[in-house]
Amino acid sequence: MKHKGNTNPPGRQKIIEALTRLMWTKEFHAVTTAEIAELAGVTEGLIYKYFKSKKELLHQVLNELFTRFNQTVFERVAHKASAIEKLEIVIHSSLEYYAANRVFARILLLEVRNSPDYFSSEAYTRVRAYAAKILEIIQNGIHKGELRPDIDPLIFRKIILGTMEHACLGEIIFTRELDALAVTRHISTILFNGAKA
Amino acid sequence: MKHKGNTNPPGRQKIIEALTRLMWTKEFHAVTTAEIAELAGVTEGLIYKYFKSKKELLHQVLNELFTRFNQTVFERVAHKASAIEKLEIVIHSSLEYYAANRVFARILLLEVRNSPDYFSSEAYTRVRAYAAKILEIIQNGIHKGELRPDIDPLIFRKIILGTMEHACLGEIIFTRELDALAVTRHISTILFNGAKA
DNA sequence: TGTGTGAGTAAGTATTACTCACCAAAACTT
DNA sequence: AAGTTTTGGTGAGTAATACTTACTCACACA
Repeated sequence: MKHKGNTNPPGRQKIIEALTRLMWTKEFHAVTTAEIAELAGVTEGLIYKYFKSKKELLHQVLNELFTRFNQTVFERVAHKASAIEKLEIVIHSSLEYYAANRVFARILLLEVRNSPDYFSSEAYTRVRAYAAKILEIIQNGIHKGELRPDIDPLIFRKIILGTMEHACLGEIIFTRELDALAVTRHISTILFNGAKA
Repeated sequence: MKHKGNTNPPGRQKIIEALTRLMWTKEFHAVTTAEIAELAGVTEGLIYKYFKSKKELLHQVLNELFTRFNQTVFERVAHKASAIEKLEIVIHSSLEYYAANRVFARILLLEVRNSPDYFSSEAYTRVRAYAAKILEIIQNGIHKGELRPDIDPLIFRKIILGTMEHACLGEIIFTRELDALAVTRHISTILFNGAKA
């Protein structure tokens, strides 16, 4: 029997939820398929009906979480007018979402990027949509004269993405509190005004 | 028999070199202990004489690579006078080293951070020494009036670290060329002068 | 009534990280 | 020099675990 992938049966969703819950306390590799199946209340075999590997399951979990993440961010960005405000909102929303959804952050920042097949997953297309939105804001900001014309938009995007990630990495790894707003303000000051005295 | 760890027998070094070589083409998880042993010309059992797990072996590989990395960076930084120049040298050296040593970069950025025991490894103390040096430069720069007094040194460090990492991440993952100097210049412009027009 | 299909099960198998008992020889002790 | 300990290394296991395969049941619907 072949699964066509256009339905979402209860078993499938239970499996996704089970892995998500287990990753609250354990890293991905430390979670076994047996555990996932047990918590989901299904058999191990069913996992491989819906997902072709344990890793693909992880990617699908990320895909679901990232879909919601993108909705949040895109919707919030639309309310702001200036490029700088938009970027500040992106940073703030992202940090807030990371802080509130640790499993999401851990999967995205720590678990998936080492495997090549992630980059052909659906989850990664979500990431690219997110990144594309940031690039669009930057390019628009340059065009409108809000941002310096001599900055490379692609590199500025990398700076923003890297900054966001690293700004919460320690907090994510060691499960510490994160003051998203305060950190956003500091980042914003440096990135837009520069660190030079 | 107990291994005291203060010697460095040929077998141990061969194992480290074998994993390093294998990771040129494969991600860590795709490398098997059998492969490592075969390439090193030793038996699988010997791996577990010197390393208490496959992961600890990875941490030791990183430790060796990071030790050399730190030597390079520290030595170069010492030659510069101003804080900004020092930071530029840190960024440039790091990017250059990442570009030249892809396995090192992949291990550091993609492979180790998901496991808790990494953070009590010797390799991580090397990372902390590197990070401490950056913090010291920033604090000194603020003290001397080169950098703005209102920036948070810890957050500025995160920005620098995150920026560096993300600036080469795509190139590392997809093994593309990286123009370390050009990227460093762009980063430097934005971080020190700001992106605002 | 019969057939095809989606959802799920149960019992495997194969891989692979890791262990354990043992060995040979170098390096201390006395 | 004899005895003892330590070091570097082997090789045959074992346990765990990701994944497979053959099967069943319910039910839509023609």
